[in-house]
Amino acid sequence: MNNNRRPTLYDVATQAGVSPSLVSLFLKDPERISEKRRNAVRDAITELGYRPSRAATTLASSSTKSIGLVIDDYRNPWFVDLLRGMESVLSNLGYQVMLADSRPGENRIKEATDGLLAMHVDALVIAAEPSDAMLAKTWVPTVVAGWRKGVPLGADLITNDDDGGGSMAANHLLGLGHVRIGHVSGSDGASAHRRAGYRRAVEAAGVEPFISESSGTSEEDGYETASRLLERHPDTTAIFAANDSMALGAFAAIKARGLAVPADVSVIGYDNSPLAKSRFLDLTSIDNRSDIVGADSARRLLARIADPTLEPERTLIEPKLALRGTTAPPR
Amino acid sequence: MNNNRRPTLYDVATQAGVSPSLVSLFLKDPERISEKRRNAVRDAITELGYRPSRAATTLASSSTKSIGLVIDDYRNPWFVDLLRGMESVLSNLGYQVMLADSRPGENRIKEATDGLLAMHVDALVIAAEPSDAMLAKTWVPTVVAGWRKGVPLGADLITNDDDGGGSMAANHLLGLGHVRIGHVSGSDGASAHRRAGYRRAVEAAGVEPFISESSGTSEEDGYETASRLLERHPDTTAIFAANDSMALGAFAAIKARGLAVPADVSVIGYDNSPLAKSRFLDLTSIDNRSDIVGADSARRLLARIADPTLEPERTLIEPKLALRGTTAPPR
DNA sequence: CCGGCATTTTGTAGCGCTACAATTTTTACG
DNA sequence: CGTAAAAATTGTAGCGCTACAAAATGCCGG
Repeated sequence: MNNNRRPTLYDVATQAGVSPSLVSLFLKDPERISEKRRNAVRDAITELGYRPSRAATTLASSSTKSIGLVIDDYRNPWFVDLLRGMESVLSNLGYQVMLADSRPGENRIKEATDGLLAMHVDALVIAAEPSDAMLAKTWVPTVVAGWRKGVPLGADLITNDDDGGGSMAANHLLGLGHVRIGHVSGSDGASAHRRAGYRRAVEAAGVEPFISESSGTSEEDGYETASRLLERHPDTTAIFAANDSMALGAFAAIKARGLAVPADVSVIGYDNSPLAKSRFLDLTSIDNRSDIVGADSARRLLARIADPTLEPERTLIEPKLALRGTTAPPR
Repeated sequence: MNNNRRPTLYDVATQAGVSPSLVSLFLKDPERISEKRRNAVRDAITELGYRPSRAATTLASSSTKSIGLVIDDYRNPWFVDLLRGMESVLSNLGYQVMLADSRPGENRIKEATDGLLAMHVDALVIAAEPSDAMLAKTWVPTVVAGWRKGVPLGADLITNDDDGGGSMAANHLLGLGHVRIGHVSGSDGASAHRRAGYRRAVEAAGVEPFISESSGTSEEDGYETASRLLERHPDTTAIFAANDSMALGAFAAIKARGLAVPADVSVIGYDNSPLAKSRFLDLTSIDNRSDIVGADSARRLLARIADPTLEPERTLIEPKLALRGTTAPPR
C-alpha cells in the first residue's frame, strides 16, 4: 500500500501519452487499438498499478454485466450449486454474479436485495422467501429460484419440483417393500411441498402416512421430530426426512433407541448435500438439481435483459434420486 | 418491474419539492433535516421506489464504508464465523462486508481481490493464500487472516495458532492416557502447523509420532489417509485429524475395519465446524475461533483506516478445545 | 502526389451522487 | 421589534468513467 491516491484512467492516459478515450477503449477491448498504443497503455497500467473503478464504469455505462443472487444463509451450502450453475452460463458472456445473504434471523432479505440493486445489477435471482412488496419496483428482470410461498409479481419462477421429489422419496421406500414409512417434516415452504408429495404417494399405495412436523429445519429439529415419531410408531421401518440435516438428526434419534440404519430403519434425506455424499454417512437423498435451476435462471434472465417485454414464466425442475447406503428393504 | 428508467435523487427532490442536496442530507442522516421536509422526502422515496445508486455514492464520496473479504471456497463454511465476527464489530459502525470467493481450482484469488478493489472497498481481509504480487499495490489497509505460507508485504497478519492447536489436540489425547496416537494430516499451510504442534507435543511426552500425510484436505483424503495409518499401525488407539472433514473420513476408515469410536479408537478433529457440533457425530474438535479472528481483523482495519501510517502487526489467536463424545480414555 | 475511404484517436458531455461554501430561514434575546 | 447567532437549505463543482460524434491519420489506386 502506497500513500499516494489511487491512480485513475487519466493517470494512465498521461503516462502512456494517449487520450483517456483510448484507455477506455483498451479496457473494453484491447484488440481494437493499434499495437503500439496497446503496449503503451498496458505498460502504463502495470507500472501504476491501475485498477478501473467499477463505480465510475457503472455510472457511465448503462449495463454492469452483473447479476445479483440473494440467498438466505451462507451456512446452507446448497446455494453453491445454484451459483455454479449460474456461473456456468454467465461467465463466458462476461457476466459476474454478486452474492448477498439475508443475515438469517434478521429478515434482511429486503436489505440484501436493495444492496444488490444499489449496485446496479442487471438482473436478480432471489433464492429466499420473497415478499411482494420487494418485487414491486425492482426495475430489473428477476427470477425467484426454488419453491416459495408467495406468488411474486412480475418475476419468473424457477422451481424445484419438491412435490414430485417427496413422492419420489416415498415411492423409493415403497418400492423397497416398506409399509410403515414415517416422514419427518420441516417448517418452510419447500417442506410443505415435499410433505404433500409424500402424502400423495403413500396414500396412492394404500399405506397410512405418519407425519411428524417440526418448527424448524435443523439437525436438532430432525432429532426431536424423529424421536417423537419413533415414540408414537415404534414399528416404523423407514423415515423420509425433509432435508439432509434433519436426516442426520433422525440418525441420532434412531441410534438413541438402539436401532441401526438401515438394518432396522431406512433413512432418506433431501437436497443431496455434501453431507449426504459423505462416505461415512452415505445417505440416500433426493437431488433437487440446483445447478440446473441456476443455469436456467441465468438463461431466463439473459433473455429478459435482451427483451424486457417478455412475460414472466414458470418452470419446474425435476429432482433425481441419489441412491446410497441408508435405504434397504425391511427385514 | 416498470419500464420507465429508475428514479434518481433528482426525481425525489422534484417530487418532494426540495433541493437535491437536501435529499442527500436525508440519506445520510434523516435527523438532520426538519420534520416537514423529512416526511416529504420519505414519501417521495416510497412513492417513486427510489434506491440510491451505490456507484454514484461511491464515486462522489471518498469512503464506501465497506470492507472486502476474499475467501477461497464458499463450500467451506468455516468462513461464516469469520464473516460474522467481522460484522459484529462493523455493522454498528455502518460498515458492510463484501464477499468474493476465489473460484477454487482456478486460482482466481487475484481476480477476486481486484474485483473487490474495483468496488472501492475501504479495506481488505484476505482469508486465502495470498501472493506478494497481489498485495504490492493494494492502496488500502489489508489483513491476511489465518495461517499462510507467504509473508506478505505491508499487510497485517491475524493468525490462528494452528501450531498450538495441534499440541492442544495431542495433549488432550495424551491426557486421556493414549500412547499410540496417529495423526491424519492434510496438504495446506494450516495442516503443516497443526502437524508440527502435534509432533512437538507427543515427542515432549516421549511418545512416537505416527503421521500419515494426504495430498488434500477432504473427507475422502481423510478416509484414505486414516486407512493407511490403521494399516501400518493397527494398535492405534487415537487419531488426530487435521480438520473435521478428514475426521469424518477417519470415522469411515475406522468403521470399515470393524472398530468403534471412541470405544476402540478416539478421534479428534479441527475447526469445530457445524459437522463437529452435529448431535449425531458429536466430534471432539479444536475451535480456532474464527469469529475472534474476524472481529480482530475488523478492528485492526478500522484502526488503519483511521491512521494509514500504522505499521503492520502480527497477532496470534489462541484456539480452544471443544470437548465432545468421540474422545475417551483407551480401554 | 492526390482524392476518397477505412481505421484509429480524441474532445465533450454527462452518469447520480456528495462535499462544502454560500445563502436563506428560524430562533433567541436585548 | 431588531439583530446576531444558530439551524436549515441550496448551488456548484467535481468523483472516474463511457458514449458518441468529430477529427486525425493511414492506405489505396490512378
